Amino acid sequence: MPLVLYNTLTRRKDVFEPLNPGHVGMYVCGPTVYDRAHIGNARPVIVFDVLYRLLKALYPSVRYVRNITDVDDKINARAKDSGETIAVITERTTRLFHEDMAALNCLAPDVEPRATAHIAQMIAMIGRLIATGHAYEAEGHVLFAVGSMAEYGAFSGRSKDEMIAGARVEVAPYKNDPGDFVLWKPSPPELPGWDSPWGRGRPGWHIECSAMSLEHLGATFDIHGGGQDLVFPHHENEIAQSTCANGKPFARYWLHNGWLMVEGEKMSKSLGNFFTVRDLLDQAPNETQGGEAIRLAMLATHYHQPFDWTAEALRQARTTLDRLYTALRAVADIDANGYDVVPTPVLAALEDDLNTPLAISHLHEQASALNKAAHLEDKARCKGALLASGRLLGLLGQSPEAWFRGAAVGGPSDADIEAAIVARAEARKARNFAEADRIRKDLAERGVVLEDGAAGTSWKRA
RNA sequence: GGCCGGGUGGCAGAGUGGCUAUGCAGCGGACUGCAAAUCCGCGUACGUCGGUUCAAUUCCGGCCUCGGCCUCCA
Repeated sequence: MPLVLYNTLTRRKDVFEPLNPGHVGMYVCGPTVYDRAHIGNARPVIVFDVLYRLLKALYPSVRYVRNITDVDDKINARAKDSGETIAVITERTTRLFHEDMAALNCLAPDVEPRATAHIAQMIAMIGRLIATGHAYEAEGHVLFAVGSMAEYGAFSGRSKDEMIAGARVEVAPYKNDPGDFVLWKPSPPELPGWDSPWGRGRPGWHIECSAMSLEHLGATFDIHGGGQDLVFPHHENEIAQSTCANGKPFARYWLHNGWLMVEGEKMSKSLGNFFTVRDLLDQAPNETQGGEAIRLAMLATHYHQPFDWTAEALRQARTTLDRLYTALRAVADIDANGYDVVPTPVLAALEDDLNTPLAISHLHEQASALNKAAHLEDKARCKGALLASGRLLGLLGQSPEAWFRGAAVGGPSDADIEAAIVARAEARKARNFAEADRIRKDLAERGVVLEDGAAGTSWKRA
């Protein structure tokens, strides 16, 4: 069945057809590197990682571009406050961003352009906008003239009157129209700046994505993604800049993930409900569980819906993974090579506008089928299906033993646990159940759960 | 105020014009020395008021209500 995506441009689900058959181009707005990624930053990365995996499964060639914004007033402010240089801040933050996203099992994009490496392209694009009458220079600034574009506002569904009426900030005196936005602004000597036809300055926020998508994907490309909050003004302005500068249509399918809440409230530092990805990874019972649990929790809600991040949601994600890895652990010694086929229902769910919750429900059904499978062939088939489904979602990629045992975080060592299990087995053999239960209880209190099975006792850190 | 998206069983969360996911929690049973895990079974939900229909949780309209955006924000 065809891939269908909810397209903000048309406000309905559209059948996806790449511009060039067999080749897909996707651009997603990446981070501004001034601070560690919080869980809100993680959502689009995870969502579009699943889309990337799906596209790779469906098309022979996919080019995924996600930018790094490394010139921005927030970065400048951070440098001023901390005394560190801008380069130190952006390089470190970029590295930590990569680490955090890798921990969430997100694949690296094919191209990760940095804004500061594309200043020349931005200047060229601004020049074209001035030449075609879509931008003007005023007091060292270059501004996009929204009045020069009849369709401005159509994407985000607002009229110019509304935008003017809604303008909350004081309108800069050099603007011809209150809705005009900055393409280039002057930089004083102490701030990052580049020489340009309009003097030493730095780019506005929106122009970088227009310049970098053009450079790496061309004027017209398939998919542009980002958070819902970027629809206006960021994406509206990107469309204005790119279509006016290039004279061609811009992105064809626009996808936006919903906002993230925390325990029912908007996440903010002042409310004290602000979590970085690292905070949550550190809270996991072992170092192998955190990232995958966060990822599953995020995917358990459809990307278009608001997502309420709660401790309970994370706990449930971990329980779900316990269940799935339990099923896989029971067949750890069964070879599933040749059976790694994604079952149709899973593929169909994802092809229907990335319905990850439905896909996950199929994972559960596959785990049940695996638990019930009686014959070797059945087990291999079910295991292969579950693993292939998981891989498409970026889940279930580690060995069950790694999931359950992880690395000791303060608790008893693997050797201590094994020794206790031997001692308990002897007590059980001697029918000294009081002692056996005492050992089990003792381990439980130290975070280790024992499970007696037909093949002996297994354990996990929980 | 304008625009947009929601309100589903104890909880999370899909979906559908009639056959009413999935998981967690709960209850009963099997298995187990006891547990855990697993398996079997149980609980019949769709904000509200109208309309369309043989039939609506699903379509349409009003109302109530929650959330987001409206040039910092993923």
